[in-house]
Amino acid sequence: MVGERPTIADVAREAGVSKGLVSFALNDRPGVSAETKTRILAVAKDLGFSPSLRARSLSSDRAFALGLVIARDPEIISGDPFFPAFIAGVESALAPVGQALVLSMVGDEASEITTYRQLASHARVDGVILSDLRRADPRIALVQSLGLKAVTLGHPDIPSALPAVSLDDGPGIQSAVAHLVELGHRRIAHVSGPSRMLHGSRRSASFAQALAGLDLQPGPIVETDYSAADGARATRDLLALADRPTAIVYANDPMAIAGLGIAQRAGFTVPGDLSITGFDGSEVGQYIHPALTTVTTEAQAWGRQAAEALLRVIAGETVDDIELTPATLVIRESSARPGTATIRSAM
Amino acid sequence: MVGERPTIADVAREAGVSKGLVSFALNDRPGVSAETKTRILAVAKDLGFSPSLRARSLSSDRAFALGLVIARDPEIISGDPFFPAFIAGVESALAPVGQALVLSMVGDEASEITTYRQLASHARVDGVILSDLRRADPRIALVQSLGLKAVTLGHPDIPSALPAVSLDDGPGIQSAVAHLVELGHRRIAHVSGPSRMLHGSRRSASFAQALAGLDLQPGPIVETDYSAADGARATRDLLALADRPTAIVYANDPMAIAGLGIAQRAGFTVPGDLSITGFDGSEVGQYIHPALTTVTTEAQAWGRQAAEALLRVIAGETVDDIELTPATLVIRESSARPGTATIRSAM
DNA sequence: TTGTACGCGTTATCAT
DNA sequence: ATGATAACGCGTACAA
Repeated sequence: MVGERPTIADVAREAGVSKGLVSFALNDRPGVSAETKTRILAVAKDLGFSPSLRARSLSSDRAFALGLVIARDPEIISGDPFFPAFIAGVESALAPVGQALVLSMVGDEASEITTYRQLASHARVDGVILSDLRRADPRIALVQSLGLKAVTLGHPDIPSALPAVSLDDGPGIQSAVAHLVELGHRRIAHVSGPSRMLHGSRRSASFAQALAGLDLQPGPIVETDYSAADGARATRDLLALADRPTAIVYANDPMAIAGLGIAQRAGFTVPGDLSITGFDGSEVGQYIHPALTTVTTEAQAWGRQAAEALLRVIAGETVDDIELTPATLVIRESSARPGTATIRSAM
Repeated sequence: MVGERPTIADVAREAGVSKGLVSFALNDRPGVSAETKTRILAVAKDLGFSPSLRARSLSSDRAFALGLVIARDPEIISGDPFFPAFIAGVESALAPVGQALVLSMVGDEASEITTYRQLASHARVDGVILSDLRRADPRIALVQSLGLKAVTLGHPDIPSALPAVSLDDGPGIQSAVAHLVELGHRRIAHVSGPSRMLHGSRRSASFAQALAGLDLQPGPIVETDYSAADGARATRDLLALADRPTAIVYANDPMAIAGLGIAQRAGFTVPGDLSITGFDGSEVGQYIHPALTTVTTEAQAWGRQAAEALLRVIAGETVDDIELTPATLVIRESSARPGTATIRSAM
């Protein structure tokens, strides 16, 4: 090995000072004369010195890394556009400050707990981003007890001392419902995510509220696990109803796209016989026929903000809850007046 | 702070032996009498001792983590089912052995290089998995020069000392072509990935080869960046051709689904007027109408094998190239004899 | 089996 | 106010 990397001792020797002083100079701490500091910095730069992350980790008891544990079936995550964009956002906040993201994907909730314990006991990360909040989410107490700093994505339904970085789904769902009602729909159904997940139950609640606010009967709500398979099943069930809905609000895009397929397969036209709306704005939604009316969220911004908030928490700052721009409706072709002939636009 | 975690010194004192011996006992190394070893292990367990990852990192100069750098537009990754499944596979190999995955997502190739340099200079990971291999991929030399252990996903097109963990796309593409030809198609086009990416150019090559092998004219190949948007554009272009193809083989599912939408929008029926096949087997492909004929790859197994191979490389073992089960065709509804009436199966 | 130096930065304590 | 010294964190490795 040729390139022995220089240590702080090398810098100290070369600059004719002590290790401690070099450390002080490098970390902008008082007690170093301007002149000496300049010299130390010059030598450090000259030698190409960069502190060993490992030594720094050991002595300062920090990992310089954040954790994200995704506890979902990979099959379901695969169809969902949320996490890649979210992670890209996290990355954009971490890269500039030399921090890293440790990602775990686990299938069940038991190994989820284990994973957090491992991250904490190995001190692999300084904090975690809690995504996919659940009802009375046990992770909130868990991370506290493990001494892990954390932020939550969205507001928990239980008291929490953790800063929440939230993006309100409500307005998006409500505009979708309002849009459909405006078009003349009266029997509107919702294919929701799992009710144990807060975004699942909150989107349902927003849906019900929106209908109630417009003095309409609550439409049927079918719960799913967010998978396309479950979205397909829910759609089949809804279309088999005696008073089948004329519109369905889906809790994510993969289910909406699957639902579209099921409806077409069953001989219904979309949006003629059935209007549908998605959630989360996948790219492919723009190109299917009819193009999917959906609700978009800024997942990337969410990731960046969550990571930045967590970094501040780790730095010891007090961080307030953060509210991002709410989800907004994007109207495309899959929603229309009930009974409209199928559109067939030119290419 | 109440729970001061026990150190190896605590265990040593309690067991009445030296630190060194405890280390030996814990790591199953010779030189410890069976009796003493049992006692040491008992004490360690009793005290709830687990070695500090940081101290181990510093003294043994290992990170106990693997890196994966994804250099693609998050928008494109979002639609692609590959990475989530792949990462889940990686995770399944790492979790049992206490290793972690450090994930980076970068937008451009410049920051990609920077990222590898950072990972190496901070010694953040012990090795990296090189995915999305490109023509004359500079990362192969880069990781060598940085002293990073690595495995490649697929065989590079340049000499490489790195073990390759490969899943052959060829048979999948070839069966797709053979399937279409068998159905009677003669003008078959390919919407490919970027030619600078090896899987992009290899799928194209397999496509061309398959046609040649069946004594057919090479069909048009339109190159894309794998995005649904580009898949849509390519489809529009192909359908506008004077001798438009009767079948299109897409290099991934999002493009195939977008292509389906574009074709339908332009008034073509699928598979009546146009047959299409996808690649990578997204879940939603089963539920669209018509259900997507596609080529599936076992991304999760790939992730597990790649991670395991890399761990062995890091452990100093000699690792041979690994070939996984090749991609296979799954025939569904989007492919049929040219000129067939659109299917409309019952629900 | 033991003792101890070592890896490398951080920080508390001292000296000037 | 500047700077030096040394202890510290915690395993690992090697000489004894």
